[in-house]
Amino acid sequence: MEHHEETAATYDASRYERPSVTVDVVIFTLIERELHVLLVQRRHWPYDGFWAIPGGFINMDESLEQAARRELEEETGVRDLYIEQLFTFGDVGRDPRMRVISVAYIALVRFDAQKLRVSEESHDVRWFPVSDLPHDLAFDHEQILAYAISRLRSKLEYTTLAFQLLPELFSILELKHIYEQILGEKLDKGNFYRKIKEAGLLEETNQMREGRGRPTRLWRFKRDRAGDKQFVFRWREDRGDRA
Amino acid sequence: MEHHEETAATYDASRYERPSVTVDVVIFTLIERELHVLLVQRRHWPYDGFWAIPGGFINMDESLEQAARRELEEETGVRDLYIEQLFTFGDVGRDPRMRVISVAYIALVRFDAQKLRVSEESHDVRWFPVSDLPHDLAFDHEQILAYAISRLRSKLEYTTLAFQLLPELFSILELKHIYEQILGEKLDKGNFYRKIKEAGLLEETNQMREGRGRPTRLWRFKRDRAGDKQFVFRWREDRGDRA
DNA sequence: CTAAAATAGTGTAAATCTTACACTATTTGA
DNA sequence: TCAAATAGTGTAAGATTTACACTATTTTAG
Repeated sequence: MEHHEETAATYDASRYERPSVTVDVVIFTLIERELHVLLVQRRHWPYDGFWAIPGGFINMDESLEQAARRELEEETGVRDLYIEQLFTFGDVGRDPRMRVISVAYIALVRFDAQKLRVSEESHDVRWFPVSDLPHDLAFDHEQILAYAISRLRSKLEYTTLAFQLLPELFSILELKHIYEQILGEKLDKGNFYRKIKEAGLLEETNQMREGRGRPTRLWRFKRDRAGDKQFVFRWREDRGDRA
Repeated sequence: MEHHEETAATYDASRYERPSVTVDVVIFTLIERELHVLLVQRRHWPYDGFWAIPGGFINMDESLEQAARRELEEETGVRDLYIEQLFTFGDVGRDPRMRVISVAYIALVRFDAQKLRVSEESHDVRWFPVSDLPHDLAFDHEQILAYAISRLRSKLEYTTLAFQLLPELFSILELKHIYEQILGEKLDKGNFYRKIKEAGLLEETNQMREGRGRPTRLWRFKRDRAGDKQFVFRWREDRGDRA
């Protein structure tokens, strides 16, 4: 890496113009069985009144992921959740004020009906169903959002990520429903039961939940004995680590 | 996104300290049927004498990808090749001189025995086989490199990326060899023939190449009629877009 | 000149996985 | 008591993968 064109002796940081670096976090949740994303409505120039992905500057003493988690917590109050880096957007002119490099993250949270905090600088904060997003987003956020959704879909096929959206206990058909929401297609019930059970990542509980028809058994997501590491459930097929 | 904490009126860029942003490019090639990666040997503090991934500052008037392509061309003289964003590394303290955010890219080039340019600021530039890399790399470059290799492996399974490493004309067993090199495992000859042919991305030529045994037929990588877009060959199975 | 070695390429049966769909089970409510 | 609603199981046909044996065409060693 960096600047092997500069020696310690000759290096002078002030000679370089530097871009601003921000972190944007695309936050997904499941509300009433539908996939939603959190957007904030801007209150100032540029893009006054436009909806945007929440984000902000990084601090000099925090890592990118820490910045993303902080941003997320400021916005939703949520901590300790699933977050992963999506892509870094850095085209010239994407922000009219100055050169901005924006590291985008994806986060998944369990919906909590928590009150969303409307910051001083925004008109409003709101969950939008991904099937019904506002038309014009600020900056290049439309592109970022589209990419986030497509990444979420594809990662779902080979990771365990859907569980992040579920409560502690859930039924197998609820899990199937999440897959259908994110993938945007219907899955076969029998096949889903078979695969998810074979995968061995669910732990049966003896709790049931009653509803209109036959009561359903509740399951828990089994974690690795090591504690943190998660099993991988590949909905479609076998593969190695994916980026 | 960015700074909805700031209004146009109150915004003052100079109030913010800003990190430096660099682009690092992990450049792969195939030499004598083995996967290699390009490293430069540093000549100054910090990490004087250590091998490092080539990279440098971004200019204010170029996009991240443009910066990566420029960097690559400066380093190898290669243009118009496959390049893709890998990940952005931004931990505090990864560079002892200052806060540096580094956007890492992967590039694939056909080996050309071109003379590598040793810049003023490095002792040496060299291709290393991925099976025999130097032990200590500068900064966090060991981590970046390991991630690049793992990403390359997994992308190979669902993209057409291996063709970037081959000359215009090649035999099917040569292609298989690349897959084996990158995947690090042996593949079945018969199965490989079947799959690659079914995929329909190769164009038979009437040229043959002689060697020690039976001569082999040469093939060409078929491009989409649209010209640029490439077919996808999934070595292992069917999937959608992957990040 | 011939046979072995080397490399290229084809064929196929068994095992596995996927898909589609029918069936059974257990509850509520009319 | 039976229909509607939801949960859950079973399975046969088809598709794909895997492993491996076989055939083909050349060079090289003797």
